[in-house]
Amino acid sequence: MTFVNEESVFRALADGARRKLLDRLHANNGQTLGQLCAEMDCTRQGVTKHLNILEEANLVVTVWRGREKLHYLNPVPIHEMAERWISKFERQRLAAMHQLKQALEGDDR
Amino acid sequence: MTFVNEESVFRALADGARRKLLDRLHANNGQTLGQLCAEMDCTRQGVTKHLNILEEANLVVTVWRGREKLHYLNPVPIHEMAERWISKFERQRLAAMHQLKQALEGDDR
DNA sequence: TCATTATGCAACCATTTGGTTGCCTATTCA
DNA sequence: TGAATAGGCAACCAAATGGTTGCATAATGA
Repeated sequence: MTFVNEESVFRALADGARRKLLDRLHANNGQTLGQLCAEMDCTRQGVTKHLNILEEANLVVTVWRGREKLHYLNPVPIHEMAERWISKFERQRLAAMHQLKQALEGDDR
Repeated sequence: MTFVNEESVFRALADGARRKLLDRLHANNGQTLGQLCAEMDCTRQGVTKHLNILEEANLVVTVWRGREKLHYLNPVPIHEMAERWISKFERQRLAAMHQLKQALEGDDR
């Protein structure tokens, strides 16, 4: 059951290192911790902490293969964020642009 | 010129109080600080800090009307986030779902 | 004009965050 | 079997974050 907690997802996405990890899994899914540590500019333990936050937000799911831990992207939370939150603002986008312009014009009238 | 800094946008969206402020502007655009303070469970100064972070991320634009400060939603950053970042993951959504399922099946095979 | 209203600014505080180091455990393979 | 490899866990630390209080300033209107 994939229950998505909005708060934990937004929090997880707030950090550049974590977004980079998601980008790297997006480019190459199912990587081990060791693989993900390469090209990250912090220690393995630091990367683990970031991955744990991504896992708690359900953005990443892990599978053990022997002594290796494989990390897979879970596309559900991002999809739900897009559906529930982003799209709400996207719908009123042009109207909001118009209101903003009107306000800025009236400013120095 | 609306240049959007990805980092500041994600950071700004990470806090529930700030998302609530955006939601309230979405429901009723152009509100004053005083209006926005109602229904928020922190002081006016606390709300100001949140609004400043939203403004620095260009998610909110302000216009002075006399002694009142009006707050308007700027839909551009959320739109660009959707276009640049979200959509990249949405495109590979079904493929990622499939890879995840395969990995989870292989798990207890 | 003078009280009221709307907001800004600075200092301060506790908690969270992102990162480290050090050590432990489990799997692999020569 | 024993060294090398992959990763976990705990303690610690500095800096950032979210919040407060107190006081200052500017616009409004009776």
